[in-house]
Amino acid sequence: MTRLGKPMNLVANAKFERELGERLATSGFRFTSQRRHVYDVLLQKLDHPTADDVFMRAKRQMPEISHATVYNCLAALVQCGLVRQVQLQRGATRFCPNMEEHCHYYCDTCGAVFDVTMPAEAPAMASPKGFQVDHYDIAVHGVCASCAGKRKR
Amino acid sequence: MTRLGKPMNLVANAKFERELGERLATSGFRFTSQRRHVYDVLLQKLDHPTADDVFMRAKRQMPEISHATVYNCLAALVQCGLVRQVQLQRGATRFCPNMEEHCHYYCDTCGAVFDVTMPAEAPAMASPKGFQVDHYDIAVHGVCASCAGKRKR
DNA sequence: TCAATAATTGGAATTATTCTAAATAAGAAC
DNA sequence: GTTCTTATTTAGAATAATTCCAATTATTGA
Repeated sequence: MTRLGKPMNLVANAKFERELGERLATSGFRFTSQRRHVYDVLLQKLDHPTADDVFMRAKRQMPEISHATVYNCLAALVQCGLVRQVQLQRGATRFCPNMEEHCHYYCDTCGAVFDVTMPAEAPAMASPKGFQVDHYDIAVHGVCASCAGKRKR
Repeated sequence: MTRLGKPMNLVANAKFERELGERLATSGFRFTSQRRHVYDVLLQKLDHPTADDVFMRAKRQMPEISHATVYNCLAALVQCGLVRQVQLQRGATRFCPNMEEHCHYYCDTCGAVFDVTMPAEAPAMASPKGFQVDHYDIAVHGVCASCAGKRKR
């Protein structure tokens, strides 16, 4: 879809690559070219793609990569803590390499997703007795500006 | 699974049935026995069942009901604003007839879901420009007391 | 009561994901 | 550097979740 600039910018920068190697290693995963590439694909366009989107994008540079591998890579990245999995609607899971605390504004009309950094304020909520919190997933559903505009006319 | 008492308590009470009729009508849906029954099934056990769970439970009283109808009924109930759809993990969507503002504590180990009423405090977050908020979906992932206990031993 | 059409049914089709077995490649040990 | 062990990749089959379809049935308004 989107045309890339000419000299492609594989692996945004060394920092991310080193981070990837370390994280994979400490989680007991091997460093493979497929995992690097899948991570790279996620970093290149932060639009919360589905596994299948990632598959299609990954194939452009690595035509032999398989569907199963993309799933495997994504699962590894999630386990390493480099990627978040986002469940916004019925259907395909989306992936997000932004690991800052943020919530997702989701347009129920066109499916667009907007990251919004969270207010530092720790959400003071009474957990069920004994529940050990791992992380919060906050989604805000609604209609994005562009879709709201179209709807009126 | 769970055996019901003898004189079964179909449609918890008239209030819910009337509410259902009204909501369906104002949303342009017809009132059918299947929709009543599906709503009833949801009200009888507030454990956030999947569509397939609902299907299996519904069949106990209405053996001829079809899979497609359960999906259709659930969609109608969601559109009416009588049921919330909850997306907690990859895989099947869950359904929740509790329409109070609440968030879901989800045990990633056993899949249990706990409703927790939300603090009245309106989540003051800067929306993306022009975004019209419809509703919030807040999930808290972690490990429930029971699973946390088992893990230690 | 009848007509119009929404809803239901069962099954096929589609979509998203996982599984499988054989081939390959990463990393440790030598 | 070579070898060994085993994780990973691959293609395709299998499964799970949901939607679609055409024929039948039921609801609602006239």
